[in-house]
Amino acid sequence: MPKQDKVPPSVIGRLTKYLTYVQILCSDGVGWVSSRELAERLGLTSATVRHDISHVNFSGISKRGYETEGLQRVLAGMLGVDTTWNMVVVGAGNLGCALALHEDFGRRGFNICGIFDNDPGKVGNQVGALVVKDMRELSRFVRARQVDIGVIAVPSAAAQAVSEAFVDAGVKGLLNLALAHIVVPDDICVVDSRIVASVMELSHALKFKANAAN
Amino acid sequence: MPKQDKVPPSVIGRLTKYLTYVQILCSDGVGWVSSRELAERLGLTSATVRHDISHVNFSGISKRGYETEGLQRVLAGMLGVDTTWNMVVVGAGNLGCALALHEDFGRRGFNICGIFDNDPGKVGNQVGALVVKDMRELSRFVRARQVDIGVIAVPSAAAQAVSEAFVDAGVKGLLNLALAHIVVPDDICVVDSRIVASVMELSHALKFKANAAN
DNA sequence: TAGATTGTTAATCGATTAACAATC
DNA sequence: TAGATTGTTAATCGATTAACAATC
Repeated sequence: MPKQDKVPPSVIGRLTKYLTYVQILCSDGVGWVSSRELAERLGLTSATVRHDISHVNFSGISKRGYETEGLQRVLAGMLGVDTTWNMVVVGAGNLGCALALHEDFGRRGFNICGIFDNDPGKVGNQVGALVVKDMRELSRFVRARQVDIGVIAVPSAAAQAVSEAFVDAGVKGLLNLALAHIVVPDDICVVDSRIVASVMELSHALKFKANAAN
Repeated sequence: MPKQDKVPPSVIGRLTKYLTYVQILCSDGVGWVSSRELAERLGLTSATVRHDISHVNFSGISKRGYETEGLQRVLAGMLGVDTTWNMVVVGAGNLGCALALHEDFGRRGFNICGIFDNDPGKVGNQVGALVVKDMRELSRFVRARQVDIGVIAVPSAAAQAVSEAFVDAGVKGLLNLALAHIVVPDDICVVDSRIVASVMELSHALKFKANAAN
């Protein structure tokens, strides 16, 4: 595999959209897609699409566009969707359990192999094929199973402590679902998916629109 | 209320972080916070913090910083967290139900007043205080209850159709949790919270790091 | 061939950061 | 007062878009 140049985060965010859409085209048997069609379907300009795809080791063909199977393969490789990653969820509340049961993950190589909580009332509960384990077992489990990604699905107040437990255990990638920002060492990757914050962004937009209308 | 100028989306995203952190300070009884402290706790520079807060109708004081109660109040107003919003979830799978049961929403003025599905096997199920309703009742319900925000918690393949159902019913703000991009009219606000896409971004980062290390 | 579409460069646009006068 | 911190301007940095030659 050739060593990739660093791709800007803004581009990576859109690559997930291209992959998702191209996978649909492939399963529909569509062989080719143009930058114009991708742009229209994903709310972008065709210049942005071509520019983004230039970061990827893949060439289109004039007049035809991009071959969907090939583009899918190279995007999947770039996004690591062609390998298996071991994930662990901390927090066996509604959201944590929902993620552990979410089929979309396993289907794409994201193997949720454990769920943990520090509430004795939850430890031992069955969640799909998993049993909720005690937080005190997290570190040993992470090392034994070579966990790559930790999911933080606890209330805001506990998020920082959970992230530190993950980091201490050697996890290099964290998905933060809590509202709170978490602080981690430089070599740890964090991606936020703060749902309540997203709803706040929506309520701002709605409020602003109502305000502008007067 | 003075008419606000448009605030860039990148700033809005950070305002949710300031609000979250300032709320903690307030409940801890801390009266003042500096741009430097906010920056350190939220992974930003102090220049960015001051610049962001300049978009908000609130002044700090030299040598002391920002008064936490006041800053909290004005941020809450800006983000619409000082009013009640009616929300409806479509998709009574694991994720949809988890959101309907999530206490963080109600606590912040986001009132989830309905959950819908088109699967007859799910219609009628109890989810907390709610009963899953049939999709065919969505439109009438949205109008009767003046629903502001629709949450799309269905598989990718159904996301576009659900967004159209929401738009037809008159919902102006959509939270999209599906992996697929949705296309909506200009006057509709969409915020994405695509968890599986976030995990792909993580797996890219981890793969890139492993690759760069060789 | 003629026309459509890519890949790439340069221009534009917006966001972040540095710097510093004002001020508490 | 002296020192710390804001608010704001200007500079830098990065991301998006327009334009067009290359090419299939």
